[in-house]
Amino acid sequence: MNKKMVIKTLEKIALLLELQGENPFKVSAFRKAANALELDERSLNEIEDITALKGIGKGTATVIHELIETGQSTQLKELEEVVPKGLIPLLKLPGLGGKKLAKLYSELGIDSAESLRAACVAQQIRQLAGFGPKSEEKILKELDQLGERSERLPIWYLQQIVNEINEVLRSITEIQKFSVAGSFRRVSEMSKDIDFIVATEKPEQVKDQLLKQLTIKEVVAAGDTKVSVVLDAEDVVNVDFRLVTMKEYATALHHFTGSKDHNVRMRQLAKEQGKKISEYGVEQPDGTIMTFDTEEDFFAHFGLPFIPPMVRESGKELERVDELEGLVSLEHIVSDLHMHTTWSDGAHTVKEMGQALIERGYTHGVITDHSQYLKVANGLTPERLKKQRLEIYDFNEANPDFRLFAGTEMDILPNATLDFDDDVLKELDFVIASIHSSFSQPQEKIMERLFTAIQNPYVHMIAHPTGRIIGQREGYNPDVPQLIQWAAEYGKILELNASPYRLDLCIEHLMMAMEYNVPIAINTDAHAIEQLDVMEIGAKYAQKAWLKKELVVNTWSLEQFETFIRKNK
DNA sequence: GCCGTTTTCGGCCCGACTGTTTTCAGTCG
Repeated sequence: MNKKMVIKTLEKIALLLELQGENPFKVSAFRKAANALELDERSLNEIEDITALKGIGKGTATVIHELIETGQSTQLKELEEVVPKGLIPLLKLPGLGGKKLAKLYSELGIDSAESLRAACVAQQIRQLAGFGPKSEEKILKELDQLGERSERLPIWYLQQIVNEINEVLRSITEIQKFSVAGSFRRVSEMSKDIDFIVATEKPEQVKDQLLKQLTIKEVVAAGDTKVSVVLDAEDVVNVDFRLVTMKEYATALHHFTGSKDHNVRMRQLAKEQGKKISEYGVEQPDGTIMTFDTEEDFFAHFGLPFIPPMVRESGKELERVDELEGLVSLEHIVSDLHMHTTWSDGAHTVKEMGQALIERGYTHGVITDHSQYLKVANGLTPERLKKQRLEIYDFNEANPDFRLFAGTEMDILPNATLDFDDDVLKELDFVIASIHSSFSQPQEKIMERLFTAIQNPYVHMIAHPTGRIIGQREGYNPDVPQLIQWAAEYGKILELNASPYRLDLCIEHLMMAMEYNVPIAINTDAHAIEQLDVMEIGAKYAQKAWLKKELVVNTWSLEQFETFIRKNK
């Protein structure tokens, strides 16, 4: 029995205990134990004393040991015997938790969506204490929607929704300040809802305006401090607005940015200092509530530097604050090494893209249009590539304080050869190799293709190494750890593609690349000027992976970059 | 169920909202 399965079993036990209406702390103890295992980097064999892990005690250790030895859990078996399977999906219904479901089961024998619906229709539920006619109505409505709503939505979709909401919030004059919070602010790949913190002296008016201006499918809650709605968009999405005063803004923003584990850790720390954190401020030992102008001040109050939202995850970031200063951030970025122009499938000319890079304060950049194989994208032949280079030279002459390099995003072909000969490649300043075709080949073949590119002396970088689109397609499933080892061995750059559709490599692989000291380039892959701005998302995502500045190629000076790209020539 | 150098018992993050209640339980984040 491997660690993943042990974790799953512990979570399953928690779920079933919840459905028994068990003490919530007992339930969360099992979840915490699962979490402790997950956070520990060692395998089960490597952990000598499992109870030494915080959150694992006698009870959960017994379960874990039994699982390791027999592959089964007596406790799980017993629970499965008494808790009907059909109750598990019902936990997803908003408004129904373990206690209520336990009651519905014990009092009315409800053990499935069908029997729940029947009991609602027969008006049996309103007879139970704690339930009423509205409960029946709500359950019926939620039952109809069960399975319709997607659990989590990808960052690229939510970004559009956030932009639209930002517009609405900007238009409401009673709002003094606002910000998105929650996992979206932490730059999670997927989020299940969007949170906003809104500072205002007139919550009533703001509430009315929000309900009026947003395209709402359903109002979930509308109180004095919280407005929760389901937006009517292509994919429906839950949005919560927290209405607070300016004084409370910083602590509220911190609180609702989370993560949950980060907040738990912060609260523990506060407690050690005799203080108490809530979304409205920090209660001091003498009972007074202290508020802060900024999140920086809030952290400083606890003797901590500002912890960026992106790294507020497990709570362990509180022990790693020394490393924060060395992390890459948008201010360090001086170049963008992957973009397209009208020569292939981009919307703007070489000159326009170059100018846009200058306006972003960069010192250099690379034009990397598609290669000839990609006909749908008007990929460049060697002849057109040569012509394009002249345009790039012209641009450099006109802009002596900036440097535009001539590059390509060359396809790695399905037969594991490259789209350009070495003669063509050696004329270029910077060569990106990437896969845009035959995603479904066996992993072996995909790796053969990648290896061809890796060992070519003129290739500098592999772009979007897995080809994934977040929440939509898996990509071509390369053996990334192997690719990382090759990159280290052959001195190649791997890309963090900053497009919110891709964010490729992912966090886990970025961390692995860092262990091998593989240089990472955060690139926008822009097909239009506006898309150069996704660099911000890329830089934030890199922070989430704790990526160090030195390892990020776009932070290198023009001289450093030139030295690197010339070394094989 | 887990945890502890003020604790081996009594907390466990804590507050808002809803729907059920006449003061609160359950759910949620």
